[in-house]
Amino acid sequence: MNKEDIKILIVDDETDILEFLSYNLKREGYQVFVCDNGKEAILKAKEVLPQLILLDVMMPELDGIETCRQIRSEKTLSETLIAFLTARNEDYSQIAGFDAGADDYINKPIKPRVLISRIAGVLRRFLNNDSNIQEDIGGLVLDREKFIVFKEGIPVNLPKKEFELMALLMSKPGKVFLREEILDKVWGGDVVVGDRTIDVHIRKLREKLGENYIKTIKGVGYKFDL
Amino acid sequence: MNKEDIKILIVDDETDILEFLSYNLKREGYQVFVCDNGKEAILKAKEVLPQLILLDVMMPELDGIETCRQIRSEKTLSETLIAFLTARNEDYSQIAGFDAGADDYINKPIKPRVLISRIAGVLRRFLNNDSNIQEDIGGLVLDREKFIVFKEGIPVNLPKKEFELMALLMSKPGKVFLREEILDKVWGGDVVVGDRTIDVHIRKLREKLGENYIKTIKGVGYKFDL
DNA sequence: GTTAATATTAAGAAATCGTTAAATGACACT
DNA sequence: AGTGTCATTTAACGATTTCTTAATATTAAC
Repeated sequence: MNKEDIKILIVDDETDILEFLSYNLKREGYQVFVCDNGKEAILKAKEVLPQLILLDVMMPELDGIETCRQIRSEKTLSETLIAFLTARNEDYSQIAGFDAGADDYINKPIKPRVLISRIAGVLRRFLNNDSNIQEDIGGLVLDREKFIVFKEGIPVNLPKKEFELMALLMSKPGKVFLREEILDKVWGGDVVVGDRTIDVHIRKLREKLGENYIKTIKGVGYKFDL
Repeated sequence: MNKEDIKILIVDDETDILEFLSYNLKREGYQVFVCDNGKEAILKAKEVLPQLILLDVMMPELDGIETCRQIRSEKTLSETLIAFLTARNEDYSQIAGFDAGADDYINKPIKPRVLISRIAGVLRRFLNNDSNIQEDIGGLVLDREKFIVFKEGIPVNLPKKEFELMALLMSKPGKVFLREEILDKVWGGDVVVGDRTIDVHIRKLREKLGENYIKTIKGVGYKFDL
């Protein structure tokens, strides 16, 4: 992913700062969107789905913290990074900000170089966030955060249950997971579902990913293998 | 190693669960230790060096994930198995748990049977250290976890009954298993099947694995030997 | 050699899984 | 609230595998 593909939304009620940041970030090659209040920010964020939102803590009406909370509660924005802009070196805003789901905070006054490098850092975390990426097993890569499986690099979207089932099987390639175990871990020990439910999910996985990944051991369970 | 030698440390802030687990595990013959918070858990773990720690994910102060990390960083506890207890079907705790070095996780509410069998599984892994792989006997390796027998490195898939029969025979190479004993352990004491049933399964094993592994002792039983 | 036990084979029964379609549920968008 | 879409579960049936049996052949012990 290149800089040109990165969308950054800046939210601040002070026009000067907005322009200052916008100018500097655009010069770096990012796509920049701005707005001057929290409410508008949420709408705009849902619309453009930026990778990063720079959020002023102090704003009239809806402050940064609250805006952040609302953004975090949006499913479509669950992956968006949020960095706070704090007026001073306020501990309180830092703490409250992290609680609200912030990924970083940047102190004003903002020096361009610091800003750029900081944003690069935040985005780096986002881009090679390989804590969520498992190794390639037989051409399959599982991205737990995005609920996507890549089959030879091609993304395959899976609904929740299917993904969780696949994730379970892939967590130990070769290991046979007993039906009981699958029910316990994917559906939860207390949920009661029919026996065919697992099969149907297995079938959908085989349909979407190919027939050769999941093997049946009759009377025992399933396993993910070469 | 016997059950009486196995030490299990249970860590949960809820007294009910602590007692419930403790009772069930003690009844199984394990040595049980308990504590109700993460900090104490780490100290206790260092002191008693349990083989297994059952760790609640959600705890005040130091949560399970963090406790797990700290335990994992202790050299004296590097081989200790850690199983998480998760309140719901929380994906996050599962994933984060495995990242933190968990060996298994068990969903609440916990059913005694599930718990016992799961713990047995976890401990089996511990006892035959290399997952479930038994030593190589005359070119045969039996992997319980993968439900496969390797013959000179080549995987041979066996159906359930055949596999279980083979596993039994291989559990004590050289030992003669009486037909009665085989029926009891593979088919279950209450199941009634004809005498020829065993023979047929033996035959299939010999067919798939070779004639030289299973020896017949007429009038007595069978044994796995070279 | 006789006999009792096991080996072998094929065929039927039983268990389990696969597949499909349709019902139900969840959820977002009007 | 109403609608539409997608995810999930269920139910029914078919397909397949696994297990057991039964009948016959072979083996090993005496």
